Amino acid sequence: MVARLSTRELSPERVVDTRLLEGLLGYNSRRAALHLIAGFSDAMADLGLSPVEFSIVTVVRHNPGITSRSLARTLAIQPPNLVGLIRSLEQRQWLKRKPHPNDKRAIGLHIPTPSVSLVKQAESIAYEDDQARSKHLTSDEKVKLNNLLMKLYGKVSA
Amino acid sequence: MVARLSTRELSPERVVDTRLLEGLLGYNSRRAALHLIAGFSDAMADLGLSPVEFSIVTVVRHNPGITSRSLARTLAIQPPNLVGLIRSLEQRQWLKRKPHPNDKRAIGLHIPTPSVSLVKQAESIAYEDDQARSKHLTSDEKVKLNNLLMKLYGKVSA
DNA sequence: TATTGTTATACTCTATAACTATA
DNA sequence: TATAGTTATAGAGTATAACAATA
Repeated sequence: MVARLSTRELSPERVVDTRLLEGLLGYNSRRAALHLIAGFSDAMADLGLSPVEFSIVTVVRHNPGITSRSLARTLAIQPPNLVGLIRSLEQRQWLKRKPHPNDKRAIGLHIPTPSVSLVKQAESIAYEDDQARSKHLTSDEKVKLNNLLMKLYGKVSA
Repeated sequence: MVARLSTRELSPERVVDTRLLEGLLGYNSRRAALHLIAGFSDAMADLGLSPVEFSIVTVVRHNPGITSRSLARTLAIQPPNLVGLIRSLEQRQWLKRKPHPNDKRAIGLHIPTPSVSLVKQAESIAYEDDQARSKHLTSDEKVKLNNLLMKLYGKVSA
């Protein structure tokens, strides 16, 4: 009896009780985010974009001339953290900065014309990878999940 | 017309098009995780536990004697990263390490008796904070969301 | 006064290679 | 050979305070 209890307690194969954590949206969403982002770098290896870098270039592509500040608000990134990311992306030709025509403080962000097709390619890769890593869910479940997540972090979904 | 276009492009109040990102579970789950974890440190300020530290002590409480390796597998933490976390938690009396009775390589983790009530308190705080940060969702939506997230990262839910 | 972009800084989290003691 | 714990190290990601230039 004692030996058996010890085996139950310490064997690596033993089922670990994680019921409390699994009742927390914070834990589950962190685990899900890790799972989805794990393969991202591999999938994006040829293009060399990190998840955050990808989110920047795709938003800039769909919002040409967006300012650093607006981008920070949109992606919930602290403005100081954006500085290095933008500098690095600009050095790698993913971004171009142009002075704002009316506001001398602001700088508009753009995708250099030759890189636009690369950004589109990155968007395809990101989408395919996202789909591949969530293939255990039906299309309906994925839509539901996206809507619930957006509702959770403040994007009011219809 | 030109001036109007410029305003649409660069004004900070302009609605930013993020439709592509919002179709990605990776993006939405990262945003949701950030939203939920943002308040965690504040809520846990008195006890001084980070989200990862909390996940460790609660799993140890519900699985006394669990090894570092099993904990790493359970929480998807790399074993080397657990070393410093466990050492720090042990110094702060949140954990106790005891040699495994049969396997001289392994070390079992336990909550020191005087700290058990603190861990329970931390669990209450974590749960309340999680609920507070997801109050825009109904109970039913929260259950659905938890199940979909678990299914996504590999915890097969019924 | 408020906002944009920025510097400096620190802390948390995650990842990989390689070692040792033991199984 | 494989596993448990560990060391060392690096790189992302996130956070805050404070500054100059401009609005």
